[in-house]
Amino acid sequence: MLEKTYDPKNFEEKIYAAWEEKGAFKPNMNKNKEAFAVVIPPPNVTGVLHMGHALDNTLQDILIRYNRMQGKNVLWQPGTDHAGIATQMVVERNLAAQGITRHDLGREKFVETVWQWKESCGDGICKQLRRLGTSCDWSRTRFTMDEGLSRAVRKIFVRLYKDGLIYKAKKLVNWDPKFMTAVSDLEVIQKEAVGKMYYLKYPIKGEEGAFVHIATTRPETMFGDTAVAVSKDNEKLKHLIGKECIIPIINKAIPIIADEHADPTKGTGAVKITPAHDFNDFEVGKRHNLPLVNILNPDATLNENTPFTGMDTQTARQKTIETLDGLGLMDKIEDHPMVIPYGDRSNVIIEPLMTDQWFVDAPKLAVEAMRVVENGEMQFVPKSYEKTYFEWMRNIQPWCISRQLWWGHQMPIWYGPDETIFCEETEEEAQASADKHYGKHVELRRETDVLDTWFSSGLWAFSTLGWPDKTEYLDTFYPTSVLVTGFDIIFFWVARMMMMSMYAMKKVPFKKCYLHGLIRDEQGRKMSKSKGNTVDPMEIIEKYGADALRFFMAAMETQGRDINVSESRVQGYRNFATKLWNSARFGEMNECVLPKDFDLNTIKHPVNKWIVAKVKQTSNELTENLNNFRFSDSANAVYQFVWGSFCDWYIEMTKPIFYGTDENLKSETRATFAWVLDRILIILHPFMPFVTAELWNNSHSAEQDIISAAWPEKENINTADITQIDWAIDMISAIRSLRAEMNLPAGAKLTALLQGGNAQSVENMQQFNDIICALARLEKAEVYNGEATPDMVQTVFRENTILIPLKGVVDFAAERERLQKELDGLNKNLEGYARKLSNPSFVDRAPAAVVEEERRRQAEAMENKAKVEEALARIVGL
RNA sequence: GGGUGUGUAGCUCAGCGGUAUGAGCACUACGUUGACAUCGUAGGGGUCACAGGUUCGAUCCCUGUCACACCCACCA
Repeated sequence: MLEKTYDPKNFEEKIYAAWEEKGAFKPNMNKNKEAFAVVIPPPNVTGVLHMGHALDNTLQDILIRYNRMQGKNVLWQPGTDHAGIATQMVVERNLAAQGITRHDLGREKFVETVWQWKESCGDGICKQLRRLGTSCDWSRTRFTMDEGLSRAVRKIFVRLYKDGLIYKAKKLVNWDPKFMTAVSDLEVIQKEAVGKMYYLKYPIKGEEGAFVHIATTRPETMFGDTAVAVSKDNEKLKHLIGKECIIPIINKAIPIIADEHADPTKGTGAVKITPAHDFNDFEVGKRHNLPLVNILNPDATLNENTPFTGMDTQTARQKTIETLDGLGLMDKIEDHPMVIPYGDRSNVIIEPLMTDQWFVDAPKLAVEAMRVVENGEMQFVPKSYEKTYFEWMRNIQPWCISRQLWWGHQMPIWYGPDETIFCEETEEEAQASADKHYGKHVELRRETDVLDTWFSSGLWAFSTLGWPDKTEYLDTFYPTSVLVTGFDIIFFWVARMMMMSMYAMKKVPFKKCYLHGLIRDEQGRKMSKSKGNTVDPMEIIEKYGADALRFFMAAMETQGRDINVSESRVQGYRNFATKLWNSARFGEMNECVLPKDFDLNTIKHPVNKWIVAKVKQTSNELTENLNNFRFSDSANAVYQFVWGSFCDWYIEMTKPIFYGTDENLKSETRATFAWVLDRILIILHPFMPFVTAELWNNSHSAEQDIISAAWPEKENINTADITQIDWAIDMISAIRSLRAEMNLPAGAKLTALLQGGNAQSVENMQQFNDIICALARLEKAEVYNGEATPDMVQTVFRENTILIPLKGVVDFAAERERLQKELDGLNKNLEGYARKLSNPSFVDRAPAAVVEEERRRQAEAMENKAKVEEALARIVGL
């Protein structure tokens, strides 16, 4: 027996545990079945489940369960990401609370600490994903730094290196002074701010009182200047080209050169060139063979090449302008709107810095990654993201993959005594290779840098399946079917996976990539801890159940749009689960059980035929929508059906049957009810796995698990099965509406007369008499051939008129008002029809069916108008 | 500077070349037999951002304008 109230806490966790226990999430490995695979976007080990995960994983689980129910060989590959910089940051922060830095511990000990931290809370997020109902094969859980995946990383690295696609170079890179590491372009966030523009004067060498005026936003970088550039087209300043000017304070002479980088319309027209600290200037420097002067230490304090050694940039800046001012070399300072680069993790200003780093030749790898999207081997959903992808790929820069961190994959690079590089998968191989190279045994030094965390996640689609070993899983599930992730990591991850997979596997990592939006707060603002507007999915689950949260996500997911979290809406979907629960209880109370050999073709009663046709229609719709990743359409279709058709109408219509005396009809209805409810549970299961399983288990044996129940095939529907009951529904609605508008007491037993009906109406009236009376609260409903009399109220219904005789006094004022309103509506419609139909172009050029429909509507409205006018006249006559 | 997306009911959003039977929440009135008050019935509420164009017909397609959001690049 079902509990009286729906309480997800009673069963959600229990059901999940049972599934996991019996291995229900494992692929069936049936060679004859189509494979369907999804790799999870690995959550960071630093994290707890947030709403973004809840969305992402709900969508994946819907697809996984849907495909599993179709009998496919389904794998959902789970795992977590070591998230290099993010995790190191968290652990360092924890240590800082105890007054320890990572340097106090030393590298080895620190990495050990991170591992401990990973072990102790790394699983937390997987537990939370379980709570959400995600049906991953947890027995296959991988971690980007586990042994197998690390082997994959080394193998790919070595291969790329030997192919010349990984190289070391001294280049200007984005330097994060907090973590003291290089970061990639993508990890730099440009923030708008009102900064200052400083106008300085550099004396011209050998010309007393002559200056070149320079505008800069970073005056402290002047100590790294190695030239001043002026455009050769700059009439005012070109005379300076070839002369030298003096960097004040350090009194260093630098050349004034001609370069098109100096835009005469910007700043003063003369621009200081600091090749070691500005990406544009670096290019200028290359063109003119300018020396590079580095003025920064790794922590972004000024170094000994400046007079302000040890000061941070802000202090040094202040000091610089004060000193310049004292020398009379400051023109002015203006407010200046600008964008300042920040580290996405560290949130400190990023400084361009010259360092030795390792790069992946991304432009080369991008070629194949673009080709397979162009030819449709990998399709973005929504398609519009293709453009974003191509745009980025076309302008891709070498990818800086080295990080001066401690947590991550240490690069498989060893240096010989003369700095010769040996790149091998293991130390032994490197040693052997070095010994051979030098002709004797030498001491090697391993590269200390680690890899960008996205390097290993780039391999995720195949490394998790066992690569580089040849495994059954790799054979079966690669390429995977679809990747589901947020559009915000299209460059970080999707693009890198495409490049790495095409390089390593020569095949796409996934055939489709579904990109969803971001989760925002109720007002549409981005969620952030600092704003304090985050919503904890676990709290929502605690309050409303995982099914409600999941259904919310599905119902809100429309392609290409962000989702605003709305608790009232989640509550609404919890109510939906309650509604479903109670409908099942209704079935239970009326002994609705599915007979073993039940044959749908034996159903005779139109009500039962109707609901069967409707549920088939719904499952067809669902299949279509799910195949096209139309989540909200799917969720809404099943919601509308369950609440609007099954509960509101079907259950109500079965009541007169169950309370009646026709035993054959009762038994047919019981069976139909049970069959339809089963079907509902099946098609709702991907969205609400828990409540559907709990209700299913109530009437099925343990061997028949809903998780592997067969998803319905596409079915043909006899529309005639639907239209007849729709007639009754419309009739009932018309009567209810009339009653409400005339303020007829709900308890009053009334008679409804159907006037002017055709043969079909007459038949319907007879066939559905019980139902119409029960649902419209009537004593009787009959066909009527007489005239309307003043003690009747009336409403038009299709080609008929419904009359209700009132035993008491008709409230004529109310009736007149109501009829007038009805008439106004009809008149408005008629105007529209007349306008259209009197337009010859419309009649000539619109499709015949449209014109015909318009005529039909006009005719119907005219008839109805006549009836209403007649009724009005009758009242006025009184 | 380049690009993308969004402007539809009080709110959050679906939808669509042929009367917006739009959805949920909110709102109003009324609640009747036994699934459900986490409910039921009925109802109010919209010149579909603005201006042009294409079309027999535009909320939908095209162009432009305005507003908001986001992405990329850069600003001495």
